[in-house]
Amino acid sequence: MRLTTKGRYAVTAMLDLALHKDQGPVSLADISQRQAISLSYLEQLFAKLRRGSLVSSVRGPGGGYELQGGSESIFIAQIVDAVNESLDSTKCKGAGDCQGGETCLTHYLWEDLSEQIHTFLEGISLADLVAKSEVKRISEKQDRKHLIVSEHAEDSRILASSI
Amino acid sequence: MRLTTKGRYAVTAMLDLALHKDQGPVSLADISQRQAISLSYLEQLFAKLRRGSLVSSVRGPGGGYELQGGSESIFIAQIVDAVNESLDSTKCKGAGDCQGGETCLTHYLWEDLSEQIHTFLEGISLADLVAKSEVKRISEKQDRKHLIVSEHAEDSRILASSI
DNA sequence: CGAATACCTAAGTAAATTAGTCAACTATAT
DNA sequence: ATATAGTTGACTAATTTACTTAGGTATTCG
Repeated sequence: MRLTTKGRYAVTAMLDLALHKDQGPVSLADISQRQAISLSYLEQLFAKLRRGSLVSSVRGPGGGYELQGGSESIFIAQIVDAVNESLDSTKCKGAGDCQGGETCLTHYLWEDLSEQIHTFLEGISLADLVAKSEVKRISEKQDRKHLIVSEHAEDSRILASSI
Repeated sequence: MRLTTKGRYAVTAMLDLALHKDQGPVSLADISQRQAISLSYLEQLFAKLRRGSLVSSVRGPGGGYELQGGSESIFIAQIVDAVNESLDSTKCKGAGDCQGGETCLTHYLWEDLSEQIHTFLEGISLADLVAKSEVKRISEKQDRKHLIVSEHAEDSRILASSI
């Protein structure tokens, strides 16, 4: 599990898609403008997102990208994984460095920590974040009528508690 | 909050320190060998860790680094922060791009997510991980007598449940 | 056709990592 | 005391990897 700007951009872009899903396909040019991400970079990110079956594309004028499956079934962990596609992760694969020594122990501990964060992000869907943005928008208007708490955040106590 | 290999190296090294704290100061050369991290890189990382008051140094023969304060009071988040020293984090500081538009919204959402992970890692101390490694070592020996659950993991349900 | 768009490949820039040098400090041996 | 060796501390440079930008080709719609 790696958490870099690349993943942030991917999540941001996917969130933009989720926020505009009622407008049909969303062009990368639109996302580029709204989210201040270069078009070229978006293209590269979406190539990976498409390979990961998270989005589908429509070519030609009026085309763009759409979420594949609802925003409730797309989780942050999937997005981050799709653009990072880390195949190595643990250093000790074939090398003779790591024959059950302490190196493997610390590697294991980090991997485990990483896995826990992964589990955490597996519990948060795009829909959760959209709902949260609704809460924020409403609270900013001082018109706090609906307090939306997504049912998909159930296994994520931290998110729920911060809403 | 950024989670990269740099942070992993730092945590790994600090863990090594924690695992050998009864031997007096630990030299970077030892850590370099055990954890397969280049000595130069360790020096750079420990310069930051020292600046962050997470370790103290002893020069001369037999010298090395020691944890400053017990492993119970050093948390993963501190280590990652010390070596990353991310000052920018949000893109929209002075630029006119981000006047309350959607850009700021998605930035906000990511920052919030990031903050939650930070909170999570603030709840995990080096001692927690060491305890966990004890559990693993014991379970590997199929001699599971002591099941150590650190009291410092209390606010981290995920870690506790995975032990 | 021509414009809007996805899709692809390469090049450039920034950051992480490794490598190396030299100085300062301190325990130990001489 | 003095030398010697192990060690941190503070740099600079080279290399590798991650990120960003640039330019092109293919597809679809009006």
